[in-house]
Amino acid sequence: MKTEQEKLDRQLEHFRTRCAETGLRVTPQRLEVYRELLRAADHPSVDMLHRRVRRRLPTITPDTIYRTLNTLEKAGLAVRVSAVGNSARFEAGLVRHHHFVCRACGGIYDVYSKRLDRIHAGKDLPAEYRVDTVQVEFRGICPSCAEPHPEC
Amino acid sequence: MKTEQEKLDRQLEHFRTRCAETGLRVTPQRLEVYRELLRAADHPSVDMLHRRVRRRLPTITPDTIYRTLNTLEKAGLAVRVSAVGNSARFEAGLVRHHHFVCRACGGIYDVYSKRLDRIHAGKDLPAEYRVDTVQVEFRGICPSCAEPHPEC
DNA sequence: TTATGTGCAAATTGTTTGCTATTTT
DNA sequence: AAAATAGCAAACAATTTGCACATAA
Repeated sequence: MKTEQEKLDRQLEHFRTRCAETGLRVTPQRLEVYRELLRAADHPSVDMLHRRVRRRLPTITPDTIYRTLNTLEKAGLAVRVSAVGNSARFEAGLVRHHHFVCRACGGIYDVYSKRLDRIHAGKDLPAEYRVDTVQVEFRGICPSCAEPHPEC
Repeated sequence: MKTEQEKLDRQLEHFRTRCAETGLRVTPQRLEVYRELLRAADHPSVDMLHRRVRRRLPTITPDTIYRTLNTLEKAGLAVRVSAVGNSARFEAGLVRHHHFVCRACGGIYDVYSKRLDRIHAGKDLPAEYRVDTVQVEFRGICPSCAEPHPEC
């Protein structure tokens, strides 16, 4: 059985490896931001991360957190949750459906599927969580962006 | 067989009914924003909607679009797509998982499930769409917010 | 008539960027 | 030593809000 310390060490090792592969420098700021991400279970925002990391690195600024997160995201070390681009998007939402989001152009395409509509939480979520809607989100590259000419 | 015109009429009728139920006034601005939402297939942003609605209501401003969308959302006439609150949220993303989002407090909870992991696009999406990730998003009310004391 | 909603301007908040000094490699 | 990066300030972008006039009910 592995201790928590061993687990953390393995994760930080992975961090260093990935940085080396991507040609990224291992700076104290990046290390601390990543460490907080590993520790956090609440999907922190930039502001939340800034407050936490500042305890160890008092001089760190929000813009460094922004830059660091964008960098980590590109390196596959952080995942941006539930946000397409930087502005909200809307629909009339009359018929139940799902979404495909292109990570190149930010386009959102509707996916209609009885099969996907039938998906439910079942035992995967404690009964106390009252589920109102279930949505499947596919992410990838849309046909236009996949074409040789990147004129999406 | 129903004509497009009949369909639109039915949808606008639904709009009026819902407004009456919610005690909302049917203003030209709201009508046009809703009409554009019905017509749009591309999940427009506030800016996109503003440009389109302005063709019919030249004096309308972006802040009216913002207010209108928030109002329509509360009335269940519009759906905000892929955004939790107004700032990006992050995670280390080491293990594949899904999310439950509380629409009261904005909290994000991880859901681990082999069953959900196995979901794929199949024939529901044209083969030209290259899918990289599949994620299920549950939305509803978390246990803390469901409690009588709303101290979430 | 009256409460609600719009338009305008200004304030807030979230995010990015240019520059210089600093630091990792 | 060289290239990448952090911190600072300032720019930029998205969204919200206070207020006076306009308008749907």
